[in-house]
Amino acid sequence: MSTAFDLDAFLPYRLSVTSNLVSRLFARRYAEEFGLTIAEWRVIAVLGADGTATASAVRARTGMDKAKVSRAVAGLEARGLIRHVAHRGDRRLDPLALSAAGRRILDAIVPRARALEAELFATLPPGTREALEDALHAIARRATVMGAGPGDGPD
Amino acid sequence: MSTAFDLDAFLPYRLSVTSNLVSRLFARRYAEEFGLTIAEWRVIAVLGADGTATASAVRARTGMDKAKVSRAVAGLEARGLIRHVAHRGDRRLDPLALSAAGRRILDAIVPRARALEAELFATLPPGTREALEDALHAIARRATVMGAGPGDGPD
DNA sequence: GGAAGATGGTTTCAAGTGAAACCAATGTCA
DNA sequence: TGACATTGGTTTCACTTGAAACCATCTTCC
Repeated sequence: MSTAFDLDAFLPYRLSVTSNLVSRLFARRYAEEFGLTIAEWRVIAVLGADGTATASAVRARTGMDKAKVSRAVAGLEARGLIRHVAHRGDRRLDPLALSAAGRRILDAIVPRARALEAELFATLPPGTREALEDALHAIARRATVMGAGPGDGPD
Repeated sequence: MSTAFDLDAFLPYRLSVTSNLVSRLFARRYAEEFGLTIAEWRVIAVLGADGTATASAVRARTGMDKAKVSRAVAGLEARGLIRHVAHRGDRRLDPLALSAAGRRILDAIVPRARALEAELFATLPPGTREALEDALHAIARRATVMGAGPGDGPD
């Protein structure tokens, strides 16, 4: 006779299932309404918040893989949504910023994203959002300490 | 001037980042210690809890893709960790159960998984785990209502 | 100055993924 | 009975992914 184990109450599992569900939902909306992938939307959001950022700044901020950022940037550039900011000095760096078109897209997405998020919490007990956010931050920090770092290795 | 938008406080984003971090952490441990993928471990957990289950029962319980379950089952079978339960009647069904070796692995993993989960919450404010679990359940239900269902289409 | 190494970013490659096509067995309804 | 749809499960295919290899630039230190 084995130890009873309830997968449903196992947190890494619940976290993954819920996250995948939500990601799928949002990915579909972003794709339908704006033709953007999640990675691309993240890059736009970071550039919108920070004004200017290099690929590795985006990586540091979002935890996305190097290659993933590179591909998202290529996609956005192909559609003219970002521009390269001239940078005298270190020529390895390639600081990016939103183009006018990029900023227009950002301005269009932000309210939609907020509305979707609000809809997601509409029927839930008040305080859920805040509690969840705190818990997630704490967990993420802890997981990092425990050695989950994306790109553990060098480079 | 655009609306300020704080990606860090955007829940779908935080959820995804945290979930990926945790998944990576656990995936690494399962792989190192038991040579299992997360999908395989989930199948084992379901079979452990339910005794017997068909592939689509596993799919219904875990939300995993049809193909993913099929591949996980193939992997487990190749290693002799599950067995097919004879089923007179509907010959499309292929009920599965843990083999003796499979049960031994389950018995070995469960305490490790629990310990890892406990370690993840060790330094967090008490109540975090329960609050998080409730919130995640509620969000998952809500996302499903909003149309995030895996395998929306027929079949 | 110039090795040796670090850093930013792109590309390649093998593996994993989900959607759809597919196969086999049942169910349904005339 | 026999079309026709349904269901359980596997396989194929095109696409995505992350790790590692790579290229270019810059830094360090002799």
